[in-house]
Amino acid sequence: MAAANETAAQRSRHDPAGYRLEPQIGYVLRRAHQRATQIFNSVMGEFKVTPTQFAALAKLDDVGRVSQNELGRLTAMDPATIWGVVSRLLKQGYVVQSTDPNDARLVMLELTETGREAIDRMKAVAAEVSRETLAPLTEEESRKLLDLLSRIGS
Amino acid sequence: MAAANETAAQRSRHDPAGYRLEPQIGYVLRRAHQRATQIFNSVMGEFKVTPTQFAALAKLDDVGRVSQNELGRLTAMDPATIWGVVSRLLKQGYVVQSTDPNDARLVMLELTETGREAIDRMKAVAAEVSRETLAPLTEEESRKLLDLLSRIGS
DNA sequence: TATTGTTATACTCTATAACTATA
DNA sequence: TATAGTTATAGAGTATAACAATA
Repeated sequence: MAAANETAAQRSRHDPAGYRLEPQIGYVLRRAHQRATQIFNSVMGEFKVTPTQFAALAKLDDVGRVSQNELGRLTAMDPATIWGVVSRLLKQGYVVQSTDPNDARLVMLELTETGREAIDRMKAVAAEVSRETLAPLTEEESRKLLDLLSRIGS
Repeated sequence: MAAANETAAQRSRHDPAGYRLEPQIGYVLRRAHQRATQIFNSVMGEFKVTPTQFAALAKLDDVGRVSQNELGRLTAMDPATIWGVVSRLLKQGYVVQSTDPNDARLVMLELTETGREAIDRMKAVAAEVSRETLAPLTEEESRKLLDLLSRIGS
């Protein structure tokens, strides 16, 4: 058993008592996020979109015409990330770009008719992703988890 | 206000009542994981390792000599992911490969002396990452969150 | 001048699939 | 056949830098 006066270096090898990976919040978050992504892919597979692409489409459907960086802020993606996501949505024909007459820096985005049809069909089944991800928990536990997560999320 | 007989397509545009992104578990998980990663990088920045590289080093420190895919299973990474992580750890000189005399398919991994020194120093501050990530919560809430997350994580 | 938006590049992580080698 | 490892491809996320436009 661990003596009180052994050093960290002595204790760490083959004795994880000093630091265990499994109960760390970052590790558990990565695993939970992994499983949520897997469920998203299995439920939404037919639509050929990723979770972030779906988030961008859903938000664009809610707010209508919006600039690229503003869409990123609304979906928790930095400018570089939203740029990559939007360029793939453009390639799929779900989104079109235009300019803002009042501010030449802005790239304004809107859903195409194809994009509107697609996000309608996606939203109809998207709730199933959350339901399946939270299946191991009771409803009250699920609410508690969402509350705690939103309090540690940026 | 929303009439009971309007269709999903009519309701979805500019009226997010039918499906909101923000309270979905996958979205909240992504944001929480984002913040945990940012805190990891700010606390562990001096060591020039990523969260998954740290996980692999910490586990390797605990279990000693182990095959590459087994290390992946122990740290929740699939073969392609652990392959990329290990190849970067090899480049940094933290890990060495060897063969298994009983099974020529296996690539066995071990920490180098440099790797052992590095992971010792990392473990000494790694707890600060979890502390800071969970700072918005009480201790009891933190325990509850870890419990709920581990139950929905693969 | 300082800030904002966009684009570009580089690196890492994740997942799937195809492939080789071994058991 | 089943498993282990490797490789290719694609998307996502992050960081950084460069540049244009705006305040």
